[in-house]
Amino acid sequence: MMEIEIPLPLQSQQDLDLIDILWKQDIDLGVSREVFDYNQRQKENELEKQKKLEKERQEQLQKEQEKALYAQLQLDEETGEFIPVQQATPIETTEVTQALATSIQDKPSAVHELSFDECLKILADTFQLGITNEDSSIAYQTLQPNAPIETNQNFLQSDPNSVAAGTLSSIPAEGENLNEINQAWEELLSIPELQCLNNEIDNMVDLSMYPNPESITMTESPDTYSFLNPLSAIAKPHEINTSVVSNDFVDTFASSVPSVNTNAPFNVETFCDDIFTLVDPKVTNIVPLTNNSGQLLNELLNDNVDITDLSLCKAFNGSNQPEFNDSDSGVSVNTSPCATSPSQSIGGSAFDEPHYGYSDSDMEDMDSTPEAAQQKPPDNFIAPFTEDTYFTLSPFVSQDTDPFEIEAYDSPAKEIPASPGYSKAPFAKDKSLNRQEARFTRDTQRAKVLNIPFSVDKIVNLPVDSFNEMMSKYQFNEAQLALIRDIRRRGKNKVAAQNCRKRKMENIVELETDLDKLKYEKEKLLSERGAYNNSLSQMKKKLGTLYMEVFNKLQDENGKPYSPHEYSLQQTKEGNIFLVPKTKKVSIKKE
DNA sequence: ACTTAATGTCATTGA
DNA sequence: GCTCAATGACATTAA
Repeated sequence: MMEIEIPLPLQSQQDLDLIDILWKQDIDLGVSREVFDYNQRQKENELEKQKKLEKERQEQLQKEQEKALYAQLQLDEETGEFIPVQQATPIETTEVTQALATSIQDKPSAVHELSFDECLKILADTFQLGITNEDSSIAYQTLQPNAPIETNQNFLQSDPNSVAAGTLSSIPAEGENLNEINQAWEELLSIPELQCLNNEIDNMVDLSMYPNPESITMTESPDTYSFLNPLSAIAKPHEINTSVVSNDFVDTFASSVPSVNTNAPFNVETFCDDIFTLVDPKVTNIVPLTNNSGQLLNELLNDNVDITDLSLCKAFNGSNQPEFNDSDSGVSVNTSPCATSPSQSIGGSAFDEPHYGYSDSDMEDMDSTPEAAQQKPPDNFIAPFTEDTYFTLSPFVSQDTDPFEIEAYDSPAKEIPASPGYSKAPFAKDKSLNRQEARFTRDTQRAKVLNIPFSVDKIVNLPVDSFNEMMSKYQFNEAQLALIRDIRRRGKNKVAAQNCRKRKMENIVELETDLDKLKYEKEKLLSERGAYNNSLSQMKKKLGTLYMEVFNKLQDENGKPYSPHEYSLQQTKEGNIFLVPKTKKVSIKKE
């Protein structure tokens, strides 16, 4: 037997015995002995209490921080969004810079103990400085009256020290102060309220990682990212003033921030917006982009920028949303099920579709004979679109437009919007209809790929004779025939399936109706049976009373009544009634 | 992540 | 033997 490790005074011997018994019972269930240890449980309880307290403290802290954040925002009643409160009187920049400089100079040791408010103030002051180039240069000179103005064009490609001298050292700080400022910035960025800023800076780092050949040399130096530090952003405009605008993205970033963010005190949201004006193709034209940077931005826009991430700072609202116009194919790829995401619809030519539906037998044929896919109609092809009134020219389509585009717009007019620039949102509300359209469009596109001169509608719905007649007018290769066959089969089967399901549903409804009827019938019969049983029992009762009445009136030769235990009245088929002794009856039966 | 309904598609069967 | 409709089974998609 194991000894219990808890102090005996706390528990009586009876308790211990009980615990032992219980524990033995629970051993199979994997319960350890500690479960019964009172001290252990007490410790656990204390731990839980401590955890709870800590959680509450954290929640309270979070609430306070949220309050502080909301205090800087005001609710836009129209949009329901929180927008930053515009400060009516911008702080005098020289005063701010002086305050900043003195705060750093006077209290170098206090840099690590910045309160949140101080951090906010420094931030606001900092970005106030970056309002205009002039201001920034003033600020620069205010901050560093004796420092030579950095005019090195290759400041980004220079060594880290020179970068620091040109950017970070805009504050009268030599090595020590520089480190302290960097640490202060780290602290600033670690504040929850500023995480958005931090994230965006991270994003900018990602953006700057793009393989712009010219920027590669720059990005190799880790310190060159220091331009992301708003302090260095202050210095940038100054350098732009000294005609250092290079062709790389970094410069466009730095120059665009002050150009957009005019006279507005810094806040996180506008900062995000400013950043995204770089990404927004509609806004980039305000930035002196070169071909190179434009190309870079296009790459960013088309391939790798995660819009959902960017939307965090509401930079990508409706007006800023990139447009995903149809390609020149004109075929509404948007209706394809593959085009549900904008990224997939980019470059949405039917041939670009990554998993374009070639899974059918005809598509296997196409694989084996790729020329079949692009095959022109045979020589004896009558111009397929002269006879077939199906392909009437749409007013939207030019004469040289592929007839299948016309089909796409014209023929199933009920299914595909008749707009060549079909910019309907890919997430349409009428989902079921949209899906039908998509399915229909798939066969339509397959038919287009194989240059089949009939509409899917005709292939499916023409009667056999007309269909055969129509087919006899053209010569088709194997793949085309297979596709036409498949389209017709699928189309027919689709209708058949729809009819089948309709019938099935009707059958189900009919059966349910029958079931209801039968249930009603059953209820009715049950109630009838109950009524009959009732009347039967009543008649039995009456018969019993009548029987007794008659039996009681019978008397033997001595005038004594017969005992009902010894005799009974029985009736023959003829209707005669006899008094039969019960014992005799039994004996007769036995015989 | 899972369920459900709607729909399309394929394979099979019988007329 | 071919066509066609009917139907079960499975896949896909969106809600």
